[in-house]
Amino acid sequence: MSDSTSFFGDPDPIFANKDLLRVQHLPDKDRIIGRDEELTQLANAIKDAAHGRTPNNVLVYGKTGTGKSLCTKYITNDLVSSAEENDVSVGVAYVDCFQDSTETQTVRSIADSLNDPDETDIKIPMSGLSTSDYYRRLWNILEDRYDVGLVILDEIDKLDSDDVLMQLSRAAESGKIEDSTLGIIGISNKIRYKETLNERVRSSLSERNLVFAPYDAKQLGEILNSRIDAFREGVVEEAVIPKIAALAAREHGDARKAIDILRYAGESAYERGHESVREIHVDEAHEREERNRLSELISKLPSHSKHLLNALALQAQQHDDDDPEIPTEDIYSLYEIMCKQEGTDPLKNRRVRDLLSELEFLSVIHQQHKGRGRGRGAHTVNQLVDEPKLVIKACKSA
DNA sequence: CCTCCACAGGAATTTGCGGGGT
DNA sequence: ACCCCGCAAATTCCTGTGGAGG
Repeated sequence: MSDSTSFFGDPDPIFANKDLLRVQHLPDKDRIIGRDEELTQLANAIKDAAHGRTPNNVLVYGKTGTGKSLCTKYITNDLVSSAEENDVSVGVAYVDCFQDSTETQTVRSIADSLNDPDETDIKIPMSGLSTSDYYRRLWNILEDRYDVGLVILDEIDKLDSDDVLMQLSRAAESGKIEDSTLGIIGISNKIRYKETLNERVRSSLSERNLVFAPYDAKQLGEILNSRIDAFREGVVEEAVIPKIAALAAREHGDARKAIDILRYAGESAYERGHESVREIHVDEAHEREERNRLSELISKLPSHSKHLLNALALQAQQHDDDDPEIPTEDIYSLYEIMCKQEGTDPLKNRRVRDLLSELEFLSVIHQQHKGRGRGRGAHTVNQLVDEPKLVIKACKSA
């Protein structure tokens, strides 16, 4: 601690408005840096909606932290207000397909965010309806409230079926909705995503394609500078922002991570009781950012997946071997023991294999098929992608 | 190069949940 | 109040298979 005697009373010596460094924070237009080209293209693609006509469907590509979601949210907000001036009502539904990955969940989520139960007298329950019921309600809501519906599907590549896309893209032509119309904006970080779609959906979904390039050091610097107001005047030393920008540009060009690092740097300066943010804080912040990414991912996992990961990490630690391959059956037996100690009953073997392959899909672990020779069967071995220590820590805290 | 079998993973089935309809 | 439905998660059932040892 510093020599300050008060824990809450004194004003924060480092931060003036920390909210500016939250990822969710949606900046004004003049704070969106280096995406003018992309914003114009996006606006052009969907501008028809402002006049009540059907907008183009768009696919937006780009690595994480390149401003895809941010720009899409900004431009759709803008569209809603300029449509209002023309007496056109536009409804925007934002869906994170990582969370709502099944067809039913996606439709439900779209319907829910476009709905206003007081106005439409339509209720959208969390579950209990058939998928087609959700669709029916969605169409009714659209006709009731909006001239144009815009559906933003973030992380669209995480969808486990094309059916939603199919339904949405032909809603208008098949006469499900008559007075309203619908546009889709798909956001993906896999450039090859389009190739995995069937022909019918592909052509209608990708009427326009946009690619967001990673930010370079100069742009990252500007982005960070635009949020400098989060700090008290003069506490961030000059070298700090260029250093973070260079670091982030070299590694990934991810603005979200760059902002996280800046925030962590501020926090670590605060914790040490320093009155300015210096270069040494950046190095700490960088490490902290990497650790946090993993624990955030793990904390969103279902509890049984966490236990499995924990079991795998513990066994990996037993081996002196670096990056040991652990057979599934070993993970399972340790997992069983852990569950019994904790008083929850363990899942069966088959389910566990499914959960493990989900973890592989999330690239938290790596799996490999191996045979064991005559009369000894074949099995799968599992490896952690990250350090066992980090994983165990993340499992505990979650 | 063939063989042999424990585990992999697809398919069918059950369970639990949160709703409608009557 | 009751029964019935669809979905997701979990379980049961069962065929397919990788690859070291013969």
